[in-house]
Amino acid sequence: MMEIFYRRSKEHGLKITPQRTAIYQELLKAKDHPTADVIYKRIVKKIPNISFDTVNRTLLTFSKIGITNVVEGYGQPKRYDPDIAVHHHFRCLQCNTIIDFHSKDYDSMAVPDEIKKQFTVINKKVVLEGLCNKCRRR
Amino acid sequence: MMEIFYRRSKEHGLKITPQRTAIYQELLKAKDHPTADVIYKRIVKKIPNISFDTVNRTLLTFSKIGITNVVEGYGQPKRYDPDIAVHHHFRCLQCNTIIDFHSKDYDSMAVPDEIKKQFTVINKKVVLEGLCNKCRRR
DNA sequence: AACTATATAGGAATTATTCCTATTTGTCAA
DNA sequence: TTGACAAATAGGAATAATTCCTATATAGTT
Ligand SMILES: [Mn+2]
Ligand SMILES: [Mn+2]
Ligand SMILES: [Zn+2]
Ligand SMILES: [Zn+2]
Repeated sequence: MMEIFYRRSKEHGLKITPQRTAIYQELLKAKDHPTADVIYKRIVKKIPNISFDTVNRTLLTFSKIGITNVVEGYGQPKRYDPDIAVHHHFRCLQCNTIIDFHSKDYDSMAVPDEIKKQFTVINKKVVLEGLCNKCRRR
Repeated sequence: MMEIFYRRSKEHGLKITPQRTAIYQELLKAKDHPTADVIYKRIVKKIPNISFDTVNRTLLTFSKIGITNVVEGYGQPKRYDPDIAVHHHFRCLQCNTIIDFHSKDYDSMAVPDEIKKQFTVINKKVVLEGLCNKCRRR
């Protein structure tokens, strides 16, 4: 999995720094679609003098070169996703938990011609929202 | 269209104030999924001493009682939508234009059982991203 | 080993959102 | 109609999230 990190970084002329490597690895491990701040708090235990700005900037850079993603949401802190394969999300409106799921049916849905004609569609995802089982029985 | 505004406000014990009425009408007119700040700037021409906080708070309240929506996005300022009917969005990654579109096929897609079992799904939407024609030829 | 363009740390600045509170006002019931 | 009062507003302050600034450090190259 580090393969893509090295390759894409090279392709975009980005230097491989200990900070970038650590940030990428930390995000790879994450299953919770964490915010920049959460990643920072996890990583600062290993690299005590890393700055928040570096973490934040790096996560944005990663998303720009396509090795991570920003999860669609409703404002507030951005949440990052190390999984760049096609997949979809369920989001709990109460506790903001984001759950991955996969669906062949969703993936294969055609983009309406109306849109295809006017725009260049780069990606397509389904967002489900509602309540997780913890929040349902509140 | 004001009907739903009065009815839902009553249902939720919200007072009908000139500010709320103006904010709702202003958003109804909007075709651009505006931010709270944009709505504020439009409305302050008519109600010069309205405060930004009132606009912001009111838009959040409206979304909470379901007479407007927050558009899914990638952080930054929240964007509001007066259209509460089921529809989907195309978003330009360059200029952040958000375009509505409708699709019977998308609307009728089933939620995977895996998700249905675990969660209460309240809504489902498709997000398309890419470049609008203005940004394509940059 | 030296060079240099890029990256980082740390703090400041900016932007977005929310909070605080004195005052005003919509609603309801008398 | 009028008075009572819970709710809403204005205006400013506070907080949260993100981005900018710049002196110093460093990865990648020669
Ligand atoms: Mn995901
Ligand atoms: Mn819309
Ligand atoms: Zn939940
Ligand atoms: Zn565009």
